[in-house]
Amino acid sequence: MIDKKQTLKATLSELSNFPVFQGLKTSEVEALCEGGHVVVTPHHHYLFQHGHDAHFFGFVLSGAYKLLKPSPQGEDTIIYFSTPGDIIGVLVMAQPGSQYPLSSIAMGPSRFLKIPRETYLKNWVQFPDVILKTQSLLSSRIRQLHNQKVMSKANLHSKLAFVLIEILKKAQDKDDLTLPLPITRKELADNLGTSVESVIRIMSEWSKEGVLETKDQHIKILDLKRVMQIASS
Amino acid sequence: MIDKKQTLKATLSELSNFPVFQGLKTSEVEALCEGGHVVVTPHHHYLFQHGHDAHFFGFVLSGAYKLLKPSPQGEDTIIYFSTPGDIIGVLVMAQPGSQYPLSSIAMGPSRFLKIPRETYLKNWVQFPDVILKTQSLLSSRIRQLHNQKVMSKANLHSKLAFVLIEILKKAQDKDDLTLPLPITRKELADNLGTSVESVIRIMSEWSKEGVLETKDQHIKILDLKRVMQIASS
DNA sequence: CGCTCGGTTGATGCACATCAAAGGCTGTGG
DNA sequence: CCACAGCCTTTGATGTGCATCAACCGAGCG
Repeated sequence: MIDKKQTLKATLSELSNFPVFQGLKTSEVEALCEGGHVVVTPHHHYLFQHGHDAHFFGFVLSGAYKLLKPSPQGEDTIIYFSTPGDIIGVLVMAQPGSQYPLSSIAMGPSRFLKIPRETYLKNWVQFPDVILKTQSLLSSRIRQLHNQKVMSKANLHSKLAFVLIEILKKAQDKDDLTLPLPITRKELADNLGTSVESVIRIMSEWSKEGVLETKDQHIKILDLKRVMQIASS
Repeated sequence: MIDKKQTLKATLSELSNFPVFQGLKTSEVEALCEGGHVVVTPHHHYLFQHGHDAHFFGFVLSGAYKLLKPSPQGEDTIIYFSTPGDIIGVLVMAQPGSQYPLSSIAMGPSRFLKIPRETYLKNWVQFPDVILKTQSLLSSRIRQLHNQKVMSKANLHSKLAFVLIEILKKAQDKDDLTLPLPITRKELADNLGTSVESVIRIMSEWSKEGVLETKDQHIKILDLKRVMQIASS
């Protein structure tokens, strides 16, 4: 991992767009990011690892990270794809002296604002409004997990269509139907708990039918209505 | 639903055992429960319903509730089994004017302490310590969802063994290996996203082998080591 | 007494995992 | 600069875990 310290000021403008910080003064945002600095992680590099002591949390600034948890059999399951604006690691800040429950790996070169745990315990708790907004973020993460659990009875076609939509929803630009991160079929399989081959079979079927296209690990939805219909059938 | 108002004092002793309230003065606990009252829900009755306005959250005092979410196909998926000490509905308190994302149904006669939303927004946010403990509770809920997601590649035997252990962990009495709630095979199936028949087949197999026994919807683990071994194989 | 609800068992079929083999593309080191 | 390893993708052949359908039993209950 490459540690490239920047002045926080440079990133303040990025931060002010994030929902958690809406309506706060610059001085308040600075307090909430006290001791923070930006790190750049190249493709495939770890941001933090499952089981290591949780010293920091923070925001995804650009790029993307996959959050994964090793299964007892050694295979990794991808729990979540985090994109710019997402907070990572807050859950674990509340508990004293605990370890990260997940690992975090960059999908393509990515930037992350690391904020030390002490800042959370000292400053974040002082802003009821920020706490509530943070809980809203957590709440939507939980809801996504709930939705995926509900899909567990559906067939693979529906599940796959569903995650594609979930990922697409996180895109900033609502007009572009390209998924906002480079993603392999293996990663989709690891997220769905299925095999690569099955994902490939379904997706090449869809490519032939003109439902979507893949260009250099970037998936573009061509027929959104169709995908949504498959997801809920 | 039967609304049976009790004096809060009667339940204060129950509350002081809950981890969220550890180390607080009685007056503080009273502030956190301001406007609260106890409701008794008979078997199969709703505590609240998916989609209805979220006016309250609260604590399970006795019995149990299943939290479920209707799937697009009309089938209900059970997301979580909540037992005494659990907080239900906090996630949704943070967002203004929102609806319950899940329904909650009593499994056997149960008691619940309803606390109005205003109390959360007004009083809870004032106690940084309580906020952190609440987040710890949420965090363990999220972790359970993560663990289940990791199990998605495992076979049904492992998954079933796993949920049995998860439920058993929530029991207060650590020496008794009986699950702390009455549960049908259908409910286990709805939680696992599988069919009743499959659950039955596996469990009667285990009964014959002396791994567990069922008496009147109460499941008792006889060979815990075996169950744990199955869960992680 | 008929009803519903929970549990059980067997027969059949399909969706998906698994195994195998092969081609393209990227980066790395001799 | 070429060879080789490793990753991503693809396609086909084969097997199986589990869903689905169907039928039946016992217990509780109005």
